Amino acid sequence: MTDLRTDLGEAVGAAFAGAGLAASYGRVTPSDRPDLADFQCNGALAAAKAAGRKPRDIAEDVGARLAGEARLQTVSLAGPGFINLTVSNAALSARANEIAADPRLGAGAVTARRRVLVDYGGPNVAKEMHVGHLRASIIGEAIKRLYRFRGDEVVGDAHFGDWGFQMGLLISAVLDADPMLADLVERYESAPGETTRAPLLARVAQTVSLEDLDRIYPQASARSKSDDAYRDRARRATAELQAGRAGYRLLWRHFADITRTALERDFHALGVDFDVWKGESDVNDLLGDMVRDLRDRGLVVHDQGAEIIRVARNSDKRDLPPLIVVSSEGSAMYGATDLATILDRQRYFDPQHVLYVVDQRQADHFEVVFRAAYLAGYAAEDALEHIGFGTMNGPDGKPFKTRAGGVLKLRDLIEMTSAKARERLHEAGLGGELTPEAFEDTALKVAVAALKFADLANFRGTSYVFDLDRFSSFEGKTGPYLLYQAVRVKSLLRRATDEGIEAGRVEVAEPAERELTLALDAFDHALAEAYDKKAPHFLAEHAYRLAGAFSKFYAACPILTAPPPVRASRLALAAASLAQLELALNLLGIATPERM
RNA sequence: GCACCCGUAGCUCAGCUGGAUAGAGCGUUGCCCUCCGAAGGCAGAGGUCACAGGUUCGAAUCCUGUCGGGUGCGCCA
Repeated sequence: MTDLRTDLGEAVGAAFAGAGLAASYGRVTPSDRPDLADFQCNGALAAAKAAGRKPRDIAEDVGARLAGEARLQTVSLAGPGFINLTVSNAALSARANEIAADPRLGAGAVTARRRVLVDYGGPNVAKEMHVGHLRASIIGEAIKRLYRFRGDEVVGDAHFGDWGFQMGLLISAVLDADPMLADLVERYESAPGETTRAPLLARVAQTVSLEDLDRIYPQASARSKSDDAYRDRARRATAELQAGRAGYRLLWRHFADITRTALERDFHALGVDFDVWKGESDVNDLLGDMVRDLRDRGLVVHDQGAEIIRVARNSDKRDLPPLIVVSSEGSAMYGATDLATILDRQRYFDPQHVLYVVDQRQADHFEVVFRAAYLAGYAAEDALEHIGFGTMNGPDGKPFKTRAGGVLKLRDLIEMTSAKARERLHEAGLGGELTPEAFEDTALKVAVAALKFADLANFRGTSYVFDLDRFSSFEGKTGPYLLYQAVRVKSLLRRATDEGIEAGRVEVAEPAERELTLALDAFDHALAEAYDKKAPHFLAEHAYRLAGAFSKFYAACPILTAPPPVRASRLALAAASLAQLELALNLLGIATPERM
């Protein structure tokens, strides 16, 4: 099943071919002048030069060849050679019925299924998530869902930051604070076994909670910056952990586990769910062999005490730094971890494509890592792609900060937004009939929709200004507005069910029905663009347009009060619109409540 | 210093491989609820697309330069 745009493009392409011109000139786009037509083709203008003919002549020739096209009500020419196409009501009706009956609501799929890994989110142990994680999570989740829906085999990886210096800091801080725990660590290490392991685990579970980690880490981190001895001890602990010190491994496991549990809960509330939680620790064992391999093949060279891979090319306009594999102090750098992660992924998933949804500021870093991976043969050329995004800024246009100047915690941001959603729901007198639990659930859905839609409505590459009042508004181009539209249709459908009214065949007649059907038809193209460009805003834009077209239809065309055949048709159109809107929102990671 | 990204309505942002009158939302002016959720719909005002050149039948879009903003440039991730 294809959309009208593609269908018509083929018909017009055939007409160009019939006129002795390339079929590719037949590309059809939605009309820039909806007052004149539904679709247009500008191919005659583009073809004119190469063909040595006047654009208007070509347009006339092509237009004449489209005379027999049943789906078109009219073909008209305008200006220097625009071919304007107006679709017949019959063709629109057929398309509307097709979409209504389609489980995929008119969406196509990729022809060649690929294995795609999406690396996004990037939470860390003990470091609370902040607004920077928000965009990575929102955009990554949308891209993951979009790719999966389009038919690829997709794995979303949280790429858990569980292996860095912060682990050594935590371990030494926790041991300092609890001598008994330190004692249990020593006992376990001197006589490893269940009898020494159990009390250690019990103690750490009892004395170290996530709240403790959240409190301890910032303190320890601050102290390590001023206290050299403290820092060195933490570094040593980090190295010992990574080398496999048994007691430390147990502590680390506990820290990672409780963090992950809490993170998963927070992510889930945001509508973000990862398929795998591979961490930097998972590639620790690969690092040694990888470094040896790189040395053996002469890919790494010694420079200024470090071991590096040079990736700069003569054709480069900019100076790319090398990839530092081993630092002058002998430890593996994050570039090395990233490289090893590529190897690890090759083993367990063998992705044909890897998308790194990470802040645009790391573009150079990924370029370096990717080149190193290609040089080493760890990934096929062009298999790795950095999907960069801009920052979420404050009113001053700079990356968002709290009033105190600190980084805003993600949890606080969500709570702030939820509070605003509750306030707005109350103001509007909505949700009064809901139980307190259902009200909370709705408020959270509204908050998530507000945050996500505001983020996804902009092209991911650009930064945007955070404006809670604007995002949370029920009016305008916002998440809550889209939820409102969806809920309004749900309410209508419930009422129809109650009154025993059934949907039937769609017969498009009114202008608003035509517009709505054209909006429904545009779904597949929006998906394809969002997919090709890894840019969810095309889908967000579609959802908004669809909601707008529905709203217009709703205002112009009475549904339940219309005569039975018209009523059945409009009800079907409304149901299809709701289904597609909910699907589009779902792909953006936005859930729709039943009532609000 | 070098490189990359950006500069579109009062504000926040779209603008698909160059094509008709540059689009949305907010704000603003006016109109529409005995009628399915008005959190809505309809109509209007508002733009030298930073600036200057160039390519083209045609440029917000491509090229060059200038100005302005952001970001990144070897051992943190």
